[in-house]
Amino acid sequence: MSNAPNSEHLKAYVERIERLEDEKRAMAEDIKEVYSEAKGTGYDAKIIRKLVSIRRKKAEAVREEAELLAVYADALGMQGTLFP
Amino acid sequence: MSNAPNSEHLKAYVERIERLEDEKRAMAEDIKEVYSEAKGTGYDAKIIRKLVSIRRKKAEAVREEAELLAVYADALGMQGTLFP
Amino acid sequence: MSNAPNSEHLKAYVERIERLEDEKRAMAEDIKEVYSEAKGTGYDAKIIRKLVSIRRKKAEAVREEAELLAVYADALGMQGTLFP
Amino acid sequence: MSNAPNSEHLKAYVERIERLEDEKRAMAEDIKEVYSEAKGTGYDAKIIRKLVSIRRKKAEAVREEAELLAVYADALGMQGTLFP
DNA sequence: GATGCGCTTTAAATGC
DNA sequence: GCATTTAAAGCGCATC
Repeated sequence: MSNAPNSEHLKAYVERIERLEDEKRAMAEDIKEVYSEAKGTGYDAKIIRKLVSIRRKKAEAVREEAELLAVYADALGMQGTLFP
Repeated sequence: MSNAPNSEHLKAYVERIERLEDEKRAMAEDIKEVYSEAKGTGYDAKIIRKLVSIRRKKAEAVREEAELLAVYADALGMQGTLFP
Repeated sequence: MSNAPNSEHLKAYVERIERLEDEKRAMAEDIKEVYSEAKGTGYDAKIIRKLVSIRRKKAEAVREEAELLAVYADALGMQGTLFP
Repeated sequence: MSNAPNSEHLKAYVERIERLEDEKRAMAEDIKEVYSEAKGTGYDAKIIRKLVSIRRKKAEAVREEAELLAVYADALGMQGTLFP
């Protein structure tokens, strides 16, 4: 029995990653299909893409704001050292 | 009833895409976790990355070879019509 | 005199790009210095980083919204073809 | 007068960083334009990219060699103190 | 004060 | 030709 670099453990990791990558690719394909379908029913994919992008950026900004608050909360515990 | 840009249909498409993108992101995170876990058990993430990459390229080559065979097969099937 | 691939024209392009890349790198260094300076006066770089990120994302969302409006404006010219 | 997180000092830092990031982005755009221009006059952008990359790596190698020499020089200067 | 580590950023490649 | 995706680099951080 071997613990060589190409051992069973390594193989298992590689295969787990490959399965996950397959699923990720499948998701990407599904997304493309939705764009195609939307296009097929008369929508402009470009517009949908922009809408999705805008909404994502807004959501990210909101999420980061919440994180920022958490950081501030931490900072309150060390008041006087964080801000001059 | 409206066909305005923010119609229900459009909203439905946008939300379907957002759900799929969330799942896609989740897959990407899972992949990162597997790399971390592998690293935690002593493997070099960079090496696993290369392994995965090589295997993917080989698999692609095999798939393309199969496609090529399919093209040949088609061509052979056509022979009967080309040369009766 | 030669028009070989390594001609004067090509060299000129390469050098222009290199100069611009140098300036880009200089900007990146300046940014780092500002973070250092802020840190030196007692601010938490992490917080500033988040603030900058949040503001950038908001600004991007606003900019894309404006672009979206422009796309809609275009679409009005082809009303009936864009939305089903 | 306040030392609150959104103080004037903090705002000043954030704005300085944002200005610098704008300039950095502008540089990146300029670089893209040069590639486009080069392409427009018949050059392959991919090749120029490679050229630039190779030259950058060579320049880095030369710089590191110089650093190495400096280390050697220091070491030689120390010899007098190490072996009187 | 040096080393490793994760994260962000940047460069390169690919696909539509 | 553009936009996404992936690979690589650089950086700060945290630890010893």
